[in-house]
Order: sequence, then C-alpha cells, then structure tokens
Amino acid sequence: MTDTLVLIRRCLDSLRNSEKKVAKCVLGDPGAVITSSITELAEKAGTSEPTVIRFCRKLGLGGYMELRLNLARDLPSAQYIFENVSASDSLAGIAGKILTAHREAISNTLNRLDLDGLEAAVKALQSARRIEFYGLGGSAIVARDAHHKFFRLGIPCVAYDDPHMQVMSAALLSSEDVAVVISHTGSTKDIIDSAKVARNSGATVIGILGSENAPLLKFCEIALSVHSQEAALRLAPMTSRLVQLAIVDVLFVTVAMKDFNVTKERLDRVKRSLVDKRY
Amino acid sequence: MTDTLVLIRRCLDSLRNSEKKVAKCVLGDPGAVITSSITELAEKAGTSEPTVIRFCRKLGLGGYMELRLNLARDLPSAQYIFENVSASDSLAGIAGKILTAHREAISNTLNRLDLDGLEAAVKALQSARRIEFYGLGGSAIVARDAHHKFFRLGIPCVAYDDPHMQVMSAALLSSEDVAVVISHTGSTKDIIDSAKVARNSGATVIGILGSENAPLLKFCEIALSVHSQEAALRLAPMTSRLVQLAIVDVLFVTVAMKDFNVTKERLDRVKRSLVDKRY
DNA sequence: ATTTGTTTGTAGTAAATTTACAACAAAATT
DNA sequence: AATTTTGTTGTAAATTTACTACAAACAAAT
Repeated sequence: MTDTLVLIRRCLDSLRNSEKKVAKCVLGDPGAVITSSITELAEKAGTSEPTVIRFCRKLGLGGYMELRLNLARDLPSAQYIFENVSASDSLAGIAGKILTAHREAISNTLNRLDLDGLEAAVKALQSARRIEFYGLGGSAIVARDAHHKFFRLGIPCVAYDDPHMQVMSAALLSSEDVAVVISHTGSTKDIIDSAKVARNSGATVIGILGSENAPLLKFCEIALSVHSQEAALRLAPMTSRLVQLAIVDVLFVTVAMKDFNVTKERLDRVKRSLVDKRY
Repeated sequence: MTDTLVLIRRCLDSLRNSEKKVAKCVLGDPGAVITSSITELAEKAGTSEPTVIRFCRKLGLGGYMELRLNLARDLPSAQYIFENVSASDSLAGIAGKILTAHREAISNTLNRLDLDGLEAAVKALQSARRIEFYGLGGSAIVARDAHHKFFRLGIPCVAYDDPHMQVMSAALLSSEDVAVVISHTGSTKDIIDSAKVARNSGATVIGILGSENAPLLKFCEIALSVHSQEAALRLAPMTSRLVQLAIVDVLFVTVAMKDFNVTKERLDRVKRSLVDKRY
C-alpha cells in the first residue's frame, strides 16, 4: 500500500552506488520509467540492466515489470492534476478537471495514508467518553458530517462551529474525552484557541488538517495531515474538504467495526427511526 | 482520460466474438490482467495472442503493454474494489476499501455525467435572483456546503435543514428564484413537501439525489441523479454524499467561471476578509 | 458449389526481461 | 605483502514476451 517513490527513498541508504544512480533516475522522472524499457532506464542511469533488476529486488519487487506497474499505479494520470480550470473551458471540461482532481486527491490519500496516526486516532475515539468536533467556515461542514456519523454509535458527541461555544465546551472536557479539531489551513486563530483549551482540559486532541506545518499541530496529540495539491483550483479548498470527509469516514467505519454487533444494532435502530419519514 | 474499463464497455458492440471473450475476461478481473502476460490472458480468454492485440488496438491503445499500464493506473488498489468492509479487516484494509470505493464513485460520476442536466442547472443558477438549498439529515451537510460556496459569488442564498423553515421560505420564492433540493433517497416526505411548495411558488427546482426513480423527481424541473453503487452493507451513505458534494462543486465552479472577472474580485474580497483571523 | 470477404489462429521474429556467470575491486586474513 | 575472501558490477546467454505476417477456417452472397 506504500507509495513506491516513498519506498525508494526509504531504501536509498541500503543501495549500492550504481543502484543509487537508478534510484535517482526513477525519483527524478518517475513518469518516464513507465514508458521506458529496462535497457533505456539502464542507459539513462549510466549503468547496466542487471543493476536495475537488483534495484527492483531490493525494493521487494519481483522485477522491472513490477516496478513499472507500481509506478503507473502511484502516479495516475498525473498530467491532469495540475491543470487549472480556465474561463474558456466548456462545462464538460470543467467537470472533467474537477472530478479528476478529486479522484486523484482520494488516490493520493490512499497511497500516503498515515496508518500510525489513524490507528492512534481510532484508539482514542473508541475509548472516548465523549467526542467534540470543532470546525469553522468550510471545516464546520466536515465537523458536522463527523458528528452526523459518530452520534449513531451511541457515543455522546457534538459539533460546534461557533468559536465561543467551542472554547466554552472545550473548557469542560476531561482526560477521558476527545476533541477532533478540523482546519484546512491549520493557522486560524479561533480554532487554535479551541484546540489549546481542549488540550489544557486534558482531552485528547486529534487534528485533521490540510497543511503539514501549521501552528495548530502544536496542540494536537494526534495529527492527520491531508495534503492535496490544491494550488491549481483556487476557487475554494474543496479537494481538501473532500479528503477530510473521506478520512472522517475511514475513522468512523473503523471505530464502528471494532464492536460490530453492538454497532449494527444501534445503526439499525437509527435506520428504523426514519422509516415513517419516507414514502 | 476516460477510464479504460468504461472504454471497453463502450466498445463492446464493435468487437468480434473472440475479442469479446477477451473483453469479458478483462472486465471480469481487471486486476489479474495487470500481472498477466499476453499469453496468459489469451489462454484465460480461450483465444489467441493476436486477438488480444487486436482487442487493444480496437480500444485505441498501442498494444498490450499499454493496456496493462492503463489498467494499473485505473485500479490503484484493484483488490479492494466493490469489496465490503468486514469486521475482521485491518485498519489498512478498511481504509483501502473505503477510499477505493469513494474513488470509484467519483470515476463513475465522471464517466456518466449528465451534461444536459448540469447545463440546465448552471443556467438556472447563474440567472437566479436568489438560491435556497434544502437538505435533511446527511443531505443537510451538502446543502450547507453548497451555501458556503455560492454565497461568495454575491448571490443571495441560504441553506435550511429545518423542514418548517424550508416550507416557509419556499412559500416566499418567486419564478426568478432557484431551490436546490438535496436528498439521498429522494423519498423523504419532508423534503418532498419542501420541493412541492417551492415548485408551487414558481421557483425552478433543481434536485440532487442519489436515486433514479424517486418520488422527489416529480417536483424537480432539473434532476441530477447521482448513482453510486453503495456497497451493500454500508454504514452510512457516504459515497453518495461525497459524489453529491463533487457535483455541487462542479456547479459552483462552472457558475463562478461564467463571469470570471467579477467572480475573482468577489472571491478575493472574501479571502481578504479572513486574513486577520490567521497567524 | 464457388467466390468473396471476414474472422481467427499458427508460426515465426524481434525485442524485451531475466539469469548465470565472469571480471574486477575492496577488505580481511595470514 | 601476498592471498584469500567478500562484495559489486557488467557481459553474454537464456528465456519470456509482445507483436507481425500469413494462412486456415468460417460465413455470406452469388
């Protein structure tokens, strides 16, 4: 499940000199490898074919073919990612670019999942006495969505999108509670305040953010950073939000699965409650 | 840029009998193709290698290698597709299945886009005097997201997740207004009532729903049906919601692009307003 | 029944990947 | 310092793979 490029970087130290040349070559232009034969890559790296194969084996891959396939998998249609929507685009063009960007964002998330962080978050969430979700602006939507999922499990939880309510409620948390703080930038003052207060109350603070070096991180015990190359479509940080929602979904399902029978019974009850609301 | 599997389905009719056998084989287990040689695939399909090549060419691909590479790109973690989450899954397994499901849902949306419906919706939205977004439960989140986007364009708009407020406000709409009604099932009584009232007021009703034959459709002038094959036992209809959000995003960006200079100025103003809120 | 054209598979080729091994360099041991 | 040992890299051969040219089989139409 690990991204091949990440794998290469991690193995870099244990590689021989000529294998390193191959590694640099692959890291330099991974897209080119996909369309190159082993001979071409060997030549480009200034080494021989067997070295390329040994390089692949060191990564734990079966051979050169497997490297190519894995790279193709990891860099899906990279050419579209950075394409921006322009005023002259047709509806189909805009839709294509946006949906592709979203799709790629989900792919990237999948390839670079922080399993340790997720594991820690799940652990905290499932043993939480109560859970509070904080978000502002666009992130308030993610917070609401999280609340809408988690309350069904019977865990007392709530979502606040009012900074005053956030700090007030955060002040009442205890060490058995969890605060999930959602922020795209990770540098909004109000949300940082909320995280700080929650932290001071002794609660476990989980951060879901779209940036990797944000001031908010300082107050998060567990941080799930979600990086989407958003630079292109700057109208609204939608890609980031979509990925955050997906991460919340993963957290929810994982927590829900831990005690499946209880969960199932609760979800069924929730479902039955809605029957009369429908035709 | 179209998904290879969709491409295959589309070409199915123009294929010879033995080429069809290859197609079925690929569609049946695309993941297996990635690790198979042309010989293996030919054998599995009960045909010969040249037929496989001819099949690839019919798709517009250069050869078998290109098919493999394309499939690898399209199915980043083929093992998870359409698989359901089970209680025995690891965190990585759950995350993989969920994110892949979301990814596929976005792909499907992209491939089966109802351009006419979108076009009509965009037209209605951009000439709307005011826009109201109605949603309940999970769909309320989509409604809020839509509001959070569209209000930046300077169009008066609002999101209601209270059925009483919805009908009350809907009663005040006029023929120059647009009501966007969001519902996963399309059969919730309250939301149908809201749509009905909006319709009676003369407003243009746009429906965004996850089902294709829902009672709600009767009251929608424009219907954007988003069908995600939600895995049988899904804990919550998240995939559908994600797709609905993506569709709203497409609508927003398209509307925003129509008068780009005005839009840009407005978005910048909104952005500047937030500067002081950050570190 | 024969012709015509289409569809499919056989056999062969060129190019790719991979293996086996030899050459060399560096390090260690005597 | 010489020799063995160990590790690294490239050469060349073997194997597999993708692809092409051609011919057989088949179907439709005269």
